[in-house]
Amino acid sequence: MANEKKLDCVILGLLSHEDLTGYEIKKRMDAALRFFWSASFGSIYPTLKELVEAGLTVKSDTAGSDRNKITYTITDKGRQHLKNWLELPAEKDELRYETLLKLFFAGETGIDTTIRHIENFHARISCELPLLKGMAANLESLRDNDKTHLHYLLTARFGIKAYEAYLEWCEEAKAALIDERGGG
Amino acid sequence: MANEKKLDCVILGLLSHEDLTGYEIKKRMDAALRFFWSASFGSIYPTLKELVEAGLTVKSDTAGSDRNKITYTITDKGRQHLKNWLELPAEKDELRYETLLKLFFAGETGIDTTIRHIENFHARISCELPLLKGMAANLESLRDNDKTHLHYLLTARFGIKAYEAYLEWCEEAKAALIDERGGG
DNA sequence: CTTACCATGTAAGGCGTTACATGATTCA
DNA sequence: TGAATCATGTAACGCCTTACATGGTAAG
Repeated sequence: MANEKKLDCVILGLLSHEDLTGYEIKKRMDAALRFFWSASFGSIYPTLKELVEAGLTVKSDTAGSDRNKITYTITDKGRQHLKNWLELPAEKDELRYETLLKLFFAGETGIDTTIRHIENFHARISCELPLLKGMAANLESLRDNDKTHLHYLLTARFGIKAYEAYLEWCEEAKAALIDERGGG
Repeated sequence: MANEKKLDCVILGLLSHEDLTGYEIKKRMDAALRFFWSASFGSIYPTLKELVEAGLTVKSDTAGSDRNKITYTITDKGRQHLKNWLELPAEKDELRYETLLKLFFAGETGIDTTIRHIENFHARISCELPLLKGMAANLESLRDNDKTHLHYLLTARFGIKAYEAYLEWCEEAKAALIDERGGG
């Protein structure tokens, strides 16, 4: 019980709300979790198979439904597994930014390259931020008392706060580099 | 040249400043890169071996030095490899926060557990932040015109900005959850 | 009729961690 | 003399991605 495979828990978490196919699980992750968790089909499908073998999910009745789709349902055991994991403290919060690596070692390259990295980073974040803001706006507009919506909203707000801080940093870092180029 | 192994580049980057042993490389990473990149001995030592085989580093003359230590030196080819990588755009900036995962799926558990996760996260960040601030203060106090020190400073400032945003978020998220518990 | 998307899966290979195994040195 | 730290390395294993392989469906 100590070493939970995270993708197991992500999938169980998604299935705890609604039955889903592997394809839909991937779509949900790309839509809602993309900025703090991701996975490929090459890990999702084998994981679903394992979850069925472990009795944490079952393939839904396919009676009447599209024969090409396989819809998964969480079992009681799966729900308990998810709950157990949720009670345990988070083990690892990891940030791995290649952009920072390139900045850290930028002594071996030109300042224009370094500025370009920061601009690329700025562009990517600027692109993601409106998506997060859209998510947050949607969730806020619901104005219901669904606990789940509050949790989604809080994760989106985390992303917004972080990304806004990143954008500020980009401006300052760029200015410092330009200043150094001029004054250096 | 398309798929650079990142640890290769990190090690070459560290060796571009000074000769180091595998053990020292690990220490440097834990000290200066810990918040955006990390590696274990189990990957560092085999990677060093590969770098020697590829002619990107050499084992230094051990004459006179401690026979138990193996110090590595970057070669011209290694320096070129590093430079090439630095010119390429960053491929992946990835954030993987289990804390956010547990918050996102917190519907299946109690609100006290959820608040505890946020408090744990807050505690961890509060612990890291002074280290980053210390790093930044040291680098600022140098007041030299070493380009490299500016780059170190900018990465530290990134961490400070991000972590300060996280801490703000923690307060707001906790308040929202407590509010929901009272008002829900 | 063909492009895009829906939908599932496998195989090879890369990268990394943890745990293990060993031994030297330093300091209290 | 015992603990902490320095120092190097291997083996097993886990998890993931990419690329491949296949076919259905919907819309223009």
